[in-house]
Amino acid sequence: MENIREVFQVMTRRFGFLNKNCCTVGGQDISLIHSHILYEIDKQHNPSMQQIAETLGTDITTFSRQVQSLVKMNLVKKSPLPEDKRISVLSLTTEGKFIAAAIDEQMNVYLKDVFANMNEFERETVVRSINLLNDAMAKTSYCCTTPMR
Amino acid sequence: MENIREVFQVMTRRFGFLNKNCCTVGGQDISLIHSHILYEIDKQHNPSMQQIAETLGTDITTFSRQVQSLVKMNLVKKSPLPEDKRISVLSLTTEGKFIAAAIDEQMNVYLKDVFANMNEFERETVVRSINLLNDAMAKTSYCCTTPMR
DNA sequence: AGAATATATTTGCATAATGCAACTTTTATT
DNA sequence: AATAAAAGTTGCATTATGCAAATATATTCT
Repeated sequence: MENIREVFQVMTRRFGFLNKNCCTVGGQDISLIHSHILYEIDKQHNPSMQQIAETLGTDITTFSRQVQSLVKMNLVKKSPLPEDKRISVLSLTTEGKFIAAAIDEQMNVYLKDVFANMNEFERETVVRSINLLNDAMAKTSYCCTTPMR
Repeated sequence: MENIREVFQVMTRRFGFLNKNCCTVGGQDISLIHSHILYEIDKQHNPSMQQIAETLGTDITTFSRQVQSLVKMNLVKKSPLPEDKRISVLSLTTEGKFIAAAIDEQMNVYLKDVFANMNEFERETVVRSINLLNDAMAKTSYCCTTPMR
């Protein structure tokens, strides 16, 4: 079991490298947390502040400040929900969509690079395994406060 | 290829949750970066500041401050190399070893929990896949400055 | 042998991210 | 109408980060 810990430790470290060198688009540096936010807003349809914060496991006060930064950078738009003005709905601006797409492309290029070192069978096995891992992690008590299965 | 990106994004997020809720030992909070440092010092035999900093991909100035914190917490010992006093060699104190072992145990308990949701074949496949992934990531140009294969 | 250069680490400085408590605004409940 | 709850913001303090400059030590050159 000790070797399994090391395997995960190495993976964590390598993802740490990847996270550190993320993300630059058109000379503009996007921090990791900003990248994650753009991704989730892109993924969810008209999400609220709370929904995204929960998905990311981020404190709402920290999240609020990050969103303010992104609004200031003109990457995110924030609008009150007509039915309940306490709730703010988030969406990406045109530039935000562009940035999100560019980061997506960078990640895909990287993943292609990683998978270029594997044959087709290995690639399918790895992807299936990560899916398995994700599902198994979702079932643990450590996981995400929001049922995101 | 888009789904693969999402699979990795979910995994990154879940590890983010895990990283956030790491690590508390005997009522003492150990930050993630501290936990990583203790782990690497434990792993490498009489490593220098530079060696660990490179392994973790951390700026040496940031690393220097973290090590100072750990020395102050009496978890790490720092000694000049007799042959070259510019070089500091790091080692864990008795308490540092205890903390590192406790975190190791927590991680192993967590991994057991995760793997409890898989059968033996699935577990072996996942571990083999992570190994594959680690090796493939090591081969990309994004990876670690130190040849850590 | 002394000067110049290189190396390992530390310090000064400024920035970014974080999370708790308290606050404001809005909606729901009594 | 008053009270409670919910969504998000602000004040405050802490932690981590990385660049430039500095210090101490080792190596190389003259």
